Amino acid sequence: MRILLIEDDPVLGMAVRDQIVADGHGADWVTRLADAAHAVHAAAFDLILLDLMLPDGRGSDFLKKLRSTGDATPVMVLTARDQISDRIAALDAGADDYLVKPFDLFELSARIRAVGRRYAGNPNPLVALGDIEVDLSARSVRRAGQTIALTAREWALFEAFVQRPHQLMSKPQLEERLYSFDAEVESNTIEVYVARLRKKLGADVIETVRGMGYRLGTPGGGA
Amino acid sequence: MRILLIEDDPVLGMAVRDQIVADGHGADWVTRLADAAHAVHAAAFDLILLDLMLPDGRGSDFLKKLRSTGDATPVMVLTARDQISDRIAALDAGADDYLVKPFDLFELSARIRAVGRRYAGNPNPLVALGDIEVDLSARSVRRAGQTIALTAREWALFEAFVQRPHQLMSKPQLEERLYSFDAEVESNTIEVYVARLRKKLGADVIETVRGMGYRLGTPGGGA
DNA sequence: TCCGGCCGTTCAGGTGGGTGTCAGCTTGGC
DNA sequence: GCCAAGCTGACACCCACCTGAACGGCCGGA
Repeated sequence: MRILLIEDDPVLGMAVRDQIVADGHGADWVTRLADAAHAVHAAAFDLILLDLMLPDGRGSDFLKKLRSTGDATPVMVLTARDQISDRIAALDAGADDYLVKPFDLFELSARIRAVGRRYAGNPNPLVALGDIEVDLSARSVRRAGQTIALTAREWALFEAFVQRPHQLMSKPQLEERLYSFDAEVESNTIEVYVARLRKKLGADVIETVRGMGYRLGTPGGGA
Repeated sequence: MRILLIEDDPVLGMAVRDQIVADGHGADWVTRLADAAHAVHAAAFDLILLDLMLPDGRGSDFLKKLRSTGDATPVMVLTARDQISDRIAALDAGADDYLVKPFDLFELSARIRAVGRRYAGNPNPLVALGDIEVDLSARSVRRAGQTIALTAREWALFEAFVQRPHQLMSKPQLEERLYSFDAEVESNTIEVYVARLRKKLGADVIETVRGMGYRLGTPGGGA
């Protein structure tokens, strides 16, 4: 799972992040709501851990805004023991769970696993790119209503782009993503798979930036 | 990535430096804070590994001073197990991560990769220069809302200016940055690329200081 | 066990855009 | 007005990239 941690306390934040990584998940850690907004815009997360008191605003407001955009990512709120009213506000705003500080890290792991189980059986938000629909949990892609079959490698590559829409990714980065960063690949595998994705999904799905890498394109012309 | 290692222990320093190089990154190794200050002044790093106990001062003071100049380079602190108070001081001073000695070199590699991913995948604060927006992680530049495509070399040069806004940079300095400091370039390449950037981004992005070098300008007149 | 299809990977040939170089021109200092 | 430093348009080369094809391994079915 990929988890976004929004927490301004450096000590707690680091501890939680390390625990997440130790549990085998991916962790992105930000300390301000502005950065968090950026992050959810740039990538798809499976879970968001949200502190309520942040330097640039209240977590519940962030959550409310997130829900209003139709984003259904599970959110677990981290609260201090005395912030009861805030906690209720968070639940009302659409939080899925909460954890009272100070909490045990094992407790955290257990809750995250629980979310994972719940999440696995749930319908996933569809990611839309022009006339392309992507279902990250079902691993299916449709263009103009037509479901398109992708092989394992093709999907792995495509997913890397979808998860960070505006990001430029170099070939070494993509190789590290497709092959568990030890297996050396000494050929133009990435180029070939980019070509195959373009053939299946349309030439405009992936944009080449010469000398630097690739980036998700704008199918259909829209943002 | 280019990494600055600040560590006075010769054995550990050498081991860490070799590991960094083995991981495919560039490593600069200094043993004193005075040299470190020199290094960050002279070049831009993607990551700084900082020992806290150094012969000529405390690492946390160095870090605090670095942050006060607006430098946001990720810093990973290397600490002994018992320097808890120093560790907290370092985090407060703006460290992004820490590693407790003695640490495994594989652990070090993993953390460095994590920094790379975080750096690459994270919402980077957009740098604003008048009406120009720069996203260092996405490698995108927009002027007045219009995204402008830069080639690899153009970006490399522009990035050099953006990363140190008020600094004057001589042509040899810039050449060293664009070409990995051995390849001799015997022509006016820098002048040519400065011209290309000006044509794409506007004549006022880069300012010429006759006989000395170039400096980031003040597009739009502001700041 | 053999066969056939599918997937992943590699290779070679072709192409276009980026890059570096140069020559001539402009600008600024004295 | 002279000279040095910087600017700019043009151009040829080269390499990053694209693409079609072929090879080998894996797996399921006969």
